[in-house]
Amino acid sequence: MTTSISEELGILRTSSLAAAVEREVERLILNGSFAPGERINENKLASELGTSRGPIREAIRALEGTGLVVSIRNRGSFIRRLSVQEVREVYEVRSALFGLAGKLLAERITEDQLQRLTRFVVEMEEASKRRDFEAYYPLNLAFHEFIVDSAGNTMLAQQYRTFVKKLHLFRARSLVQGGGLTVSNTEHREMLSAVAARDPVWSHEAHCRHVTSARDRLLSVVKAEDALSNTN
Amino acid sequence: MTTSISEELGILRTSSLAAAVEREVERLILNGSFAPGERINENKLASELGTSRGPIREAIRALEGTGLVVSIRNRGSFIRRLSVQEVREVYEVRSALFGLAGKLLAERITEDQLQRLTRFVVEMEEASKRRDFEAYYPLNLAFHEFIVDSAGNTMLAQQYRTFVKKLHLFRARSLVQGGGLTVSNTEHREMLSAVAARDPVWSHEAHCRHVTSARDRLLSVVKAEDALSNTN
DNA sequence: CCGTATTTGTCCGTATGTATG
DNA sequence: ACATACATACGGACAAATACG
Repeated sequence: MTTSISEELGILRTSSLAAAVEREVERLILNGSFAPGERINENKLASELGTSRGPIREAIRALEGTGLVVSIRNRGSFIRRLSVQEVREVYEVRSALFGLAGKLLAERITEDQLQRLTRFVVEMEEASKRRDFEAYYPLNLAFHEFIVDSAGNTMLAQQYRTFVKKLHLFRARSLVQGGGLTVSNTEHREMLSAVAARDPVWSHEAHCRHVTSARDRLLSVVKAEDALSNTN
Repeated sequence: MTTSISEELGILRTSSLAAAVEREVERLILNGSFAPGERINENKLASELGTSRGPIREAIRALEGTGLVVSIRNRGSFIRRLSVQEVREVYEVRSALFGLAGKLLAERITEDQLQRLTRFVVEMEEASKRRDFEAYYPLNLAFHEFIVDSAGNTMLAQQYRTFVKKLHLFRARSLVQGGGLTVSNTEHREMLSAVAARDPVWSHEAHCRHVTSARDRLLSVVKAEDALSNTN
């Protein structure tokens, strides 16, 4: 984990060192290298990244603002840990944001964008048929990114990404991405139809439901796990 | 503007100095003491607030994360300035968030909360009849705060607040709060009815529309102003 | 186009508070 | 309960980049 920042420290570094540290720490969090609840040791991190503590502290403040880190005065900064209730909250907001993206997209999508969107859906269906999960996940990610990026609202896109990142702070991180491939494909088809029909209300509905449906799948698994662990 | 932090620097300061600076700078921005586009001089601010540059820089990073400040490497940090297009974007997101708040509120509101909500609406109508704008604005603010706080989603409430703050970064700051009192009262009544009926779909619609309606009023005024200044 | 002044970027040292034996 | 070790909070200094005359 030592060398990753040295690339960014190369000659053409355009952003501040603090910003580079922020991206690196974020990467480590989403990576799983930093686990939720873990404390961030400023000295340790500074020496590992080859900087002083100044930029580290600035990066931590920024991450605190995005909700990935919580700081307690004189105690330190910790990778945030999300409770089940908080995960539910994140999904609710994400659903509203993604629903807005769907609505806006239906209002403004071009023929070219529609073809690219269709292509994503088709490729996911094919990967799903082949049981090719390795291909499916990046496609799924790119599909969602494409939707929020094409909605024509940069603030929305930014916030959506922030909230998706937060889901990595849940203990059952691995479950967030998984589950319900065939269900997802059906939902993707409906989203596509709504957008193609340029029906904002329908599209909003379909995009909202897609997220709440993912939430329900996750929560049901979590609930089952909890029930199981309680009997042990 | 010098003394406000000294209170927070009192003996029982619970948060970090950087957090105190952040709140203070945010206050100055929302105040209008810091105008959009203005550069933040770290040395000047540090001496004014009686601290060193460390906490100042940390605070600026945090504000950058919430979108109130933009930093350019080796150039400095500036109070963000929102274009008309960006204001439109903020309103779109705010509308989605407030719509979600309305939906959630309709699903879970208690009798007690409903009475308090009704009281807000009645008092606003009375203030509106008296043409008492001084009383109306804080009531209106409290009414909206009460809705997002009672929706039972802390992430939503936090994000909503962040987006409302962003509207202060628009040049026509004064217009954001004003206009359409009688229209607002009608809309407030419908929101109240929807919540009282515990109808999430209706409530969602009413709350969404309330924000988009405010956006349309603002943008029409801005457009008229621009057209006027172009003829001069 | 160049030199100076100002400002930012980074690093280090000290004090204070917290955890641990 | 106390002392020690450690981490954080803050202040200050130096170097580099930019703005301005």
